[in-house]
Amino acid sequence: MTGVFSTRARGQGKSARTRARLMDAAAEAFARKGIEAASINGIAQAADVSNGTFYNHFRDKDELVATVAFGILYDLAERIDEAMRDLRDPAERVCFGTRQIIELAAREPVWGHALCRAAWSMPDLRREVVQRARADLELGAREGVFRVEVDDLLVDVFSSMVLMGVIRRLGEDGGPEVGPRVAEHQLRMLGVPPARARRAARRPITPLLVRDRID
Amino acid sequence: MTGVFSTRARGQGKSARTRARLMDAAAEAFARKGIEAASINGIAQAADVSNGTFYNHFRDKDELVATVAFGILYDLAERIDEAMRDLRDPAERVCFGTRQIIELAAREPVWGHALCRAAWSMPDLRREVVQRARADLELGAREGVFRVEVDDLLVDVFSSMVLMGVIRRLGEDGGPEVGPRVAEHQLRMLGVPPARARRAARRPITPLLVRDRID
Amino acid sequence: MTGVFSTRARGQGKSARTRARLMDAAAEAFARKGIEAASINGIAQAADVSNGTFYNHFRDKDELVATVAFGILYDLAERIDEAMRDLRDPAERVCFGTRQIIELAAREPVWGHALCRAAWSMPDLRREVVQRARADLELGAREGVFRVEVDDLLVDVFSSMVLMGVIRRLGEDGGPEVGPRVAEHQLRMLGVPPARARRAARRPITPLLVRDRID
Amino acid sequence: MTGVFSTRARGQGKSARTRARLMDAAAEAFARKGIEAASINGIAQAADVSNGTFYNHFRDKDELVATVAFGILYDLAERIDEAMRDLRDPAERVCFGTRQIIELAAREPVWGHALCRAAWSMPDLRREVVQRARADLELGAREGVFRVEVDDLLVDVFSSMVLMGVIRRLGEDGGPEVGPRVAEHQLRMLGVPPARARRAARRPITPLLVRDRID
DNA sequence: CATGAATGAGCGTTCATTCAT
DNA sequence: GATGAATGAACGCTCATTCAT
Repeated sequence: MTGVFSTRARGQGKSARTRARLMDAAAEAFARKGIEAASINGIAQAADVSNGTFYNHFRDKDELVATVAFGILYDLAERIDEAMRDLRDPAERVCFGTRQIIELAAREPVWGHALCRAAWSMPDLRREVVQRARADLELGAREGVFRVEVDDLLVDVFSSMVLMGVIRRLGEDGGPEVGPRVAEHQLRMLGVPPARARRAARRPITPLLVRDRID
Repeated sequence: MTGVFSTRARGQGKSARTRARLMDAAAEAFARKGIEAASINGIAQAADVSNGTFYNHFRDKDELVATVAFGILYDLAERIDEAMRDLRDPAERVCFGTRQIIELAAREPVWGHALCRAAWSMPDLRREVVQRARADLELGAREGVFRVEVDDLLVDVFSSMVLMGVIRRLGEDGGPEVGPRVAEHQLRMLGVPPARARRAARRPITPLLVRDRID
Repeated sequence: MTGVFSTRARGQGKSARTRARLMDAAAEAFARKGIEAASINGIAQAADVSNGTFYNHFRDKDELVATVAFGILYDLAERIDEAMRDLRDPAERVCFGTRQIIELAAREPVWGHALCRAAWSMPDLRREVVQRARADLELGAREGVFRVEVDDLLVDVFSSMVLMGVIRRLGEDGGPEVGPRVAEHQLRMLGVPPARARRAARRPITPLLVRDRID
Repeated sequence: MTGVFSTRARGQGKSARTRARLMDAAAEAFARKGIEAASINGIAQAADVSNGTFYNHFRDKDELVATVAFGILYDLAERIDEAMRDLRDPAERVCFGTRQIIELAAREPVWGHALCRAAWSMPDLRREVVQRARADLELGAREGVFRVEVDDLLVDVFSSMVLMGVIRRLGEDGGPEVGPRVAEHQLRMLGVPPARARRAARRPITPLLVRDRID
């Protein structure tokens, strides 16, 4: 198995590669068993290093969690941001973000699960995820596309919908329609007329390249 | 302190009362420290029984968790159901449920936290919570009040909004307006016209009695 | 091997006996390897209980250390105090104490070593040991037997001499003359004329009963 | 910061200087945290070399400890010896040594603590410290200034008094009078008449230069 | 010689679980 | 049923030590 961090660390120094292997193993463990239940020993083992090695790369478990969570989110946000550079309509931007996150999670279940666990239990992190979405929400509100007051509560509710979408998408009966449908629900909540919400939420999007893997 | 389970077990046999004490202590511990971090020894101590006694009542920790979670939710649903026996309008019923859950959590943070932790990580349980809400959603859809297709996804998204409402309400800047506002967002998502959504979500409600305590 | 604490706990409950076994094992480990180097696991093993059992009896290592150290010293002081109930002359009392400690250590090397390690590195404990000796020193000074000013420094220096005596006595060339000779040095330091110091320090004493063992 | 070993190694080869830096860092770490608690990694870091480098200079931690301890003591003894080259009277020599050690410790708490920890737990080392004092003790005995039999026990007791003096001097209520007072106690123990002991122990001494630092 | 990543045994501690009383 | 001492695996973490570069 090769994870995202390892892939990205390819070509870098040995230390960076070991660190990346640990982060990949951690993301997987977090996803599968939850953050608290994932053990350092288990992660080290999965990364094929000794437990002691872990502590050459991270001060403690907290630092690992923060690093992995931030790494995932930062990467996620960056990629989505860039992909929708040319999208102007707030409704479309909002849909695009929601759907890409959900689809990305579908193709990288490890990330998806880790995202959900982390985002739900770490409010700061959650806020971070939707930090950028907020700008779009406010823009839409100013332009009259969204007919709601944008505040912390709305943003949090909005993000809870995305997270639930991720969970559903990763669940057994989660198909590709989850993203559009969650996005549609969101638009309706935001005050976009049903027909337009439907249209915007279903517009074809080109899936993000997960990464340039050589598995 | 006397919890819900103990109250309900009043008048029953000694064994049932011991069991109830354990469940109350567990609910409190789960809420305060999280399910994983709550120790059997600590729960037994809080329940004023020896740790060994615990195992006369529950096979293991998992059984306790399931029993307590189900017990809490069952109680919750029962009470809300009964309280809105006379409410006919689906929109109002839906708002009522959402708001009561959020307010109940506000007055019983112990329950609120336990609910969030459990509901988010245990899909079956989550489904259980909104089982009854689903009926109202479907009724509303049939009556044309809600203009959405009611399916599992919608129900889950709906419930994620409630849970986020609970979290916000329990957070530092969560006031009494959280319930109505989340309910309003839900109604809009369900296709209720904004004005009506606003009105329905803000209608005064009489708070549920938490329980008949003798503290 | 049966240690002091175990012997004393004979006839008490099982819990007390286990605790005593742990304390004996701890005293021995402290003596042999030093307090820091003695591991809980090792102590538990030596006491023939599992490592977990240790924590049923002591909150942590610190509590163990304090309990053992205090137990040893308290016992020591009590016994010596009682044995010299009828001794009036300050010089003789001082000699008696010093010599008994040294002889006791000789017969209970485990205690002796533990005493030295603990007393040297824990000033509070050290002060505790000589607390009672101080009264005799002050009495002697008042009566003019000792011609020194009794203060903290003197008391500490005095106790360092005892501790060194213990170490020597436990060393390979430490014979029964160590006690008298150290005591004599102490008396001279305190201003007792050499001849009298010699006489007082060598007066026969009946050794303290270590305990009523059934080895 | 530049320590004694580094200073002494100035002008020597690079390897010797690295070794000296390690020893200085070790001395400081031993003093501050205790020998056991000082880690090789920490020492190497403080010495600005990688942990691996350490093992190019010392077989293991034990060798480091022994080397550093011996180095400190050797340095100490050398300096004191030289400073009292012109002192003839045994009583004065003995006082001088005791007081200089205690004062040195006061000005270099690092050394002081390391000295105590090491000297108390390593008998060979302790013997080494007072090796030279022994000559003075014997001289004094021969000349009739001291009225005791000089043997190992006396020397050890004598040194325990010095060490306690160091501890007291480093403690919170240890002032410049500690040295003279301990020395006075020693002289009395050695059989020097009180008046003379007092005089000799209080004679002004010029403090040793700690070292020629370039901080 | 210097480097620093890697190692793995061992630490103190926690905790779900068992079982004799 | 209730008790609570005992268990032992597992945890997060430290650290002396090795070795390829």
